[in-house]
Amino acid sequence: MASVIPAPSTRPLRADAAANRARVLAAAAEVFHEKGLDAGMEDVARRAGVGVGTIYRRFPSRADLLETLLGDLLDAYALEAELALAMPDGTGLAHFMRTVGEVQATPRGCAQRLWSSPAAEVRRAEVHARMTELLDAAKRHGTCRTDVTLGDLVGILLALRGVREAPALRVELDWRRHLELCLVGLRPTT
Amino acid sequence: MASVIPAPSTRPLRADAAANRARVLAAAAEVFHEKGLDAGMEDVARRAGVGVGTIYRRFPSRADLLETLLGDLLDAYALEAELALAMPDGTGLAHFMRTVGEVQATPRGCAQRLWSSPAAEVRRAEVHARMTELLDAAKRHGTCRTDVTLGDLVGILLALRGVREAPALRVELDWRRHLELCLVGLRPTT
DNA sequence: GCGTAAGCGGAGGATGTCTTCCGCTTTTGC
DNA sequence: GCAAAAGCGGAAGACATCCTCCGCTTACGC
Repeated sequence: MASVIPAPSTRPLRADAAANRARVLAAAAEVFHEKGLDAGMEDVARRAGVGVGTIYRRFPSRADLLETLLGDLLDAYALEAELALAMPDGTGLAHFMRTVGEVQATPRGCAQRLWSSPAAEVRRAEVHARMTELLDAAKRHGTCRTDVTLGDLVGILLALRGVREAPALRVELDWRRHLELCLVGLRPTT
Repeated sequence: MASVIPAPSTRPLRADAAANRARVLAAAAEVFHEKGLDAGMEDVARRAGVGVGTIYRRFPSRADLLETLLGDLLDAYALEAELALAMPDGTGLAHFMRTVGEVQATPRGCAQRLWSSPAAEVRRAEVHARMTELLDAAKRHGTCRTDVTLGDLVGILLALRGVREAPALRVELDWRRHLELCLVGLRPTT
């Protein structure tokens, strides 16, 4: 009975395969960011410099690929929330909101509209818990109205998506201006 | 030469055809509102109680159908802006923003994300012109900061779409709350 | 009432996208 | 170095959606 431990569920990827996997993820983020979430797998494959078969070997379906991108994004948010919690005087909340906006604006942010994915439920709850902490801290320091809810904050982040994904109109649109407008709206009315 | 006038470019539709056209438009608004703008023509036809052929006879392509919905929506906005301009003391702006929010929330609002359609350029410019008037009136009456731009207002309306179309999360989202937050942010800081 | 023009439905062709499959290539462990 | 395992590309299958077409039905003008 040399070893009862079953073989590791996922043996490490071959070096070239691991590199390709990373290139696919990066290419997918770029393509989905530029062309929208319904860009074709062929586009992603071409950008990554691989064949479509290579994508499907690593990600059983298109949905799995998107799910992975979402996971990475939520990880980034959780990390930023952690950093913001260390900031003094309740300034973390505004900092976090601005940072999330910036992340959303990068290719990584392409997964934004997948927040509802059940697979990401746990990580999403974690981010929300930390956002609540940030909110409470801001309230304690008087930099935020006391009637503001977590839903309000999530609403703002989703709103930014609406501004950013807007069709090209004749007016100048700027998600950063919209965020600042919202942040003003959160402040206590003196 | 009884008449040199060419036949009217579009002779009136037969009664049943006109009724079907209206039913198609209503059904399309509902279906696109519920399932998103990429719902199938088959869905629309079923909801309208007609065959797909009937839709294509009246609207040469899917895009034409959407364009027509957008036209109706922009007409509604233009009308609301007109009404708001008649309100006193610069209160028209907030009223207009709230009204547009309500319209967006109905099936008609499904066309929201088509604002960039070139065919609707003229009506869009008209709506924007009236929004600028509303904005100026609000600034004159001191109910709005003087640095607010038309782009800020359009941004808010697009932001509402982001909130409304949000995936079902575990937090309570409310586009009306987001709008009020923005309206607070527009007010002069006393 | 009746003839004609307009309208109707829905099967099926055209097109595009996701996914599978398999012969060939590259990496890895010895 | 070599054999076996893992990986690779891209053509072709499966499937969905848009749009066309045509025989049958309905409304309209006289």
